[in-house]
Amino acid sequence: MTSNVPSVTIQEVADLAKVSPKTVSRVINNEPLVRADTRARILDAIDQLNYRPNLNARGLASNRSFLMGLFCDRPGDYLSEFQAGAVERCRESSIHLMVEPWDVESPQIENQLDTLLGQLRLEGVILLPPLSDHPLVLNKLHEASIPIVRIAPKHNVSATPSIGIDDYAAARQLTAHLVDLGHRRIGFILGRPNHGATEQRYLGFVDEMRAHNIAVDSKLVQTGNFVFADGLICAERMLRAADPPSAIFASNDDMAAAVISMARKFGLDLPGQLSVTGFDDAPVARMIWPELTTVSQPVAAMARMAADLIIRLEPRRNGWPERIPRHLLDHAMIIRNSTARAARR
Amino acid sequence: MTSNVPSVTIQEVADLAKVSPKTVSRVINNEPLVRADTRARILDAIDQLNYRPNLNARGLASNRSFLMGLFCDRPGDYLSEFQAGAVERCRESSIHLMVEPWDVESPQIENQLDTLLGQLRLEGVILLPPLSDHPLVLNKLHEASIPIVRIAPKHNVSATPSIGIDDYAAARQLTAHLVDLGHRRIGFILGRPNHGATEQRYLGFVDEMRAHNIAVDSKLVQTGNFVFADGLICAERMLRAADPPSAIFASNDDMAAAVISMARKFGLDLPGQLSVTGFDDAPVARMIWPELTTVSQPVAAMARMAADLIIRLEPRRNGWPERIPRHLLDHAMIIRNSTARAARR
DNA sequence: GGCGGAAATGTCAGCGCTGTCAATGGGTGC
DNA sequence: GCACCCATTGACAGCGCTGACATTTCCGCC
Repeated sequence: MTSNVPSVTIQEVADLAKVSPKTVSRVINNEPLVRADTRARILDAIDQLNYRPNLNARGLASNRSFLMGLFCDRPGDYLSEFQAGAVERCRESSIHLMVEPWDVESPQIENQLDTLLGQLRLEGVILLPPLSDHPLVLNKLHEASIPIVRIAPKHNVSATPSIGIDDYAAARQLTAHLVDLGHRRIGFILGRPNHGATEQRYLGFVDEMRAHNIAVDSKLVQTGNFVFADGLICAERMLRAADPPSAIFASNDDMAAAVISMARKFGLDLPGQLSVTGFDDAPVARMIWPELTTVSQPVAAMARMAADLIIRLEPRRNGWPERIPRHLLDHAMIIRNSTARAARR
Repeated sequence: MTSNVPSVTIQEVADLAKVSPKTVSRVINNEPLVRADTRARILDAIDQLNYRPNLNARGLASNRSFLMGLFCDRPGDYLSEFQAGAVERCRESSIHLMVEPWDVESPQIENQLDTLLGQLRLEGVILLPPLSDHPLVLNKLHEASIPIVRIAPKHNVSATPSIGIDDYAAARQLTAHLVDLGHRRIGFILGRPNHGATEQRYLGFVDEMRAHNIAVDSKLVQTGNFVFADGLICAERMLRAADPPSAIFASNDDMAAAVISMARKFGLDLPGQLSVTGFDDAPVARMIWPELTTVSQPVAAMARMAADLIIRLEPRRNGWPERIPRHLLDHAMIIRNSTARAARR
């Protein structure tokens, strides 16, 4: 009952192709030393029998798992998209993707990690922020010598490959856009403190402001943790201020949506009395009115690339080179109608 | 280099605990016939050595995989939440969750499924709509005798367990809410045709309307496929009509958001001139203004339950009983401010 | 004390594949 | 024709665990 579909084994393929199982194995694993006609004969047999190598057996014999990990903290909206991209690339190499949410705050994380890593040897792990900078996780994976690719980590250069957009440049661009529209008093809502992007986006904002000789009022810099609810609070504080901003730069779209929502409660005319920018181009950016001016990230491409880096590492197995700069993918500033020329005052 | 952390084997544990590997195996697998003190000694040894059984070896020997599948079509927003719930439950039983997106439309799906199922024996699979009703997928899984749990399938009773809320009842409730507010001319936006929920929600709407002797104008019934962009189109058509509705029931929140967005473009006062209801209580429901009146689903609970049903099936292995009614979880109608009393006309 | 039977533990093969190393075969150069 | 070499293939053990079955231990009872 356990398996009413007796699965085809490598032996049967070998018999049919009149070779030894080992040679079939060579073909499966794309090893070079097989004559072309032998290979063809074997592929034929595989096809005829509809043979699929058993991953457990392969894994046991070769100490692999054919599983790639995708570690994230809170599964949020872009996870799905990222995941889809990664799965796509993994499938091309018959690797399966295992998504593992870890709670950064939880004390159990160490034990859970030990369990996972002890149980099977992941081919590699993609780390989403803020896990990209989680010392414990990084350590454990390093100890187990499991290749990793980090998405949007804090530092631009590190011993492990990382992928991201140029958050700093994008933030400057977005800020410049606001300044161009005549805004001088601009509020800023920070993301979660432990995200690399939080820092970069803020730095970009500050530097661009400075470049235009505009002061950044510390009362107009609030922390929203990338969360809608917190965004509401930040927005309220800013709008209630004696000298409220004419524009608010929120570090992601959820918080930008919150700003807009709160602005409505204040009865403001949007974007006339308040310009708002988001970041990420999440689905919500186009679902609210006015639609958000924001920065779009090539999420699927990042995912594919991350998976690809891990898969392509396989052949050399001797680890990554020493210091690798982040793979920078292109972002795009998308101007919609949440930003407009500043009102004369 | 492949593994610089030589892993502890069952043999080492056995040696330390002065028993045979088989007995250790019994403890790992929670088999009953082990004396309490022996078990304790073994658990101790496991702890001391920090032993983690190798999944490949376990799987190979017992023809298992310790992997549960979560199959979905387009990874959408509630996938993340669902996934988190399922992973949580799986972890409790040292099962790992593998999320596999399948493109319902793709002709490759058959081959990809064969590959996956041929490679490893999944412990079970959770099917998200519209995969819950995909004949090919259902068939393949049945042939491979892999237990499945379907989320929100079309029919309420079937040979395999399924989980969902009472979409029909919820839709009636939501419709009644609109009628109570004095709405008579109500538009309806359907979801994707192949979703069970699409049908149920519409039926609930129709029946409740009928119960109040209110006609359903077929011009006010449009198909939006659960997608924001399509929702815009549907909304536009309805609002442009000679005799536009005073309320629109959208089958999910994304489409409801689209209705609101379009209503704004028409310069309507919301909710004064148009009431809108969504469905699902997606994050967007509270991110737009007015906030959506909608129905919330216990997504995480459904996920946990799905995983649980599969895991708990294990012991008896002899398949599911014959005909199983859907496990109905409670929904909740959430009244926010996208719905209001109909304007006098 | 001895016996029967159930409970507890052990033995051993083998799951399906790959790593290691050995064997085979065909071509080259002298 | 022969020695030699390299490209190709095969033999075989064993990865770490569990299933089936064998054996031992324990306990109650006559």
